[in-house]
Amino acid sequence: MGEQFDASRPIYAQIAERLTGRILSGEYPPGAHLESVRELAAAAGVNPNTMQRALAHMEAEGLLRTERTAGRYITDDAALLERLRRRQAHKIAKEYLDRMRDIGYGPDRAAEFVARWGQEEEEV
Amino acid sequence: MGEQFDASRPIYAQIAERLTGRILSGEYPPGAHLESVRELAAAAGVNPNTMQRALAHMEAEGLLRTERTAGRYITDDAALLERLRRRQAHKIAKEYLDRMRDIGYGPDRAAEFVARWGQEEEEV
DNA sequence: ATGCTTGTATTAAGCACTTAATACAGCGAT
DNA sequence: ATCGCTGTATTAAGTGCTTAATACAAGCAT
Repeated sequence: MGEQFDASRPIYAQIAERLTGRILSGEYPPGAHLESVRELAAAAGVNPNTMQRALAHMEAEGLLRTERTAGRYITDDAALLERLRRRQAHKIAKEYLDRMRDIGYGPDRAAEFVARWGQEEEEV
Repeated sequence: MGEQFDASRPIYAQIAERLTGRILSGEYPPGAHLESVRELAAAAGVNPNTMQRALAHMEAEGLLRTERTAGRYITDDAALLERLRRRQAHKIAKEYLDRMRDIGYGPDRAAEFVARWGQEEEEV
C-alpha cells in the first residue's frame, strides 16, 4: 500500500509537503523522533532514495535535525514551527486568491466560495 | 521575453492553466480567434511543440476548436464556459481548504485568512 | 566482537518533459 | 501555380525524476 501522488509533480516534493503539513499541524510534536528512511519509504510506497530526497529538502528548511546513526528528529524550536506555519498559511491563501482572480473571481467571490464550502464539508 | 514557470511542474500544464484562466475570465471572448501555435510559443518563450501539447490538452476539455488550416477558436458555448468556470472555482476552493487543513487550520481560520488578505491586496 | 539499526552514496536503467530542426498537408491570397 | 499562413508529425538530444540493487560508516545492544 502507499499514498497517491499527482503525476504532474515530483513525488519527493509532494511527500515533503505532506510531511511538513503533519509537522506544522502538530501531528508530529516538536522534538519527536521520525521513522527511519526505509520505514517511511515503505509506508509511502516509494523508493528509499525518493524519501531521502524529500527529507533532505525539509532539513534544509530547518524542520528536521539528523542524528547521524540514531535517526531524524523534529526541531525543538516551537517558535520556528509556528512561524513556518503562518508563513505557509499566507502563501497558500495568496495562491488561492491568485488562482481565483485568474478565472475572474475577485476577493469577495473567493471568500464566498470558502465560506460556503467550509460549512458543507461532509463528502469525500 | 517569456513567462516564468515553476520548475517542479510540466510547462505545458502551466501554460494550459493560464490560458484556460484567460478564457474563463473572459479575456478571450467566446468564439474569439486564438493566435497561432508559433506565435503563442514565441510569446511564452517555449518551444512550439510544448505549446502544441498545452493546446491539445485544452482542446480535449472542449475549450478550443481547431479549424485545420485557419487556426484555433475559443468555443462558442458560453454556457459550457460558465460551467467550467464554476467547476474550476470549486476545485480551487476545495484544494485551498484541504491545504489549510493539512497544516492544522480549519475552515473558519481558512476563511479568516482569505477575508483579511482579500482586503489588504495591494502588494505584489 | 557480532548483529542490528541508523543515514548516506553509487551505479544503471527507464520514463516523461523539453528543445531543436525539420518536414508535410491544406487553405487563401496574389 | 506560387507564396505564406495554418495545424501536425517525426527524430534526436539533453535533463530531471524514479526505481532497483548494492555498498559503506557509525552507534547500540547482546
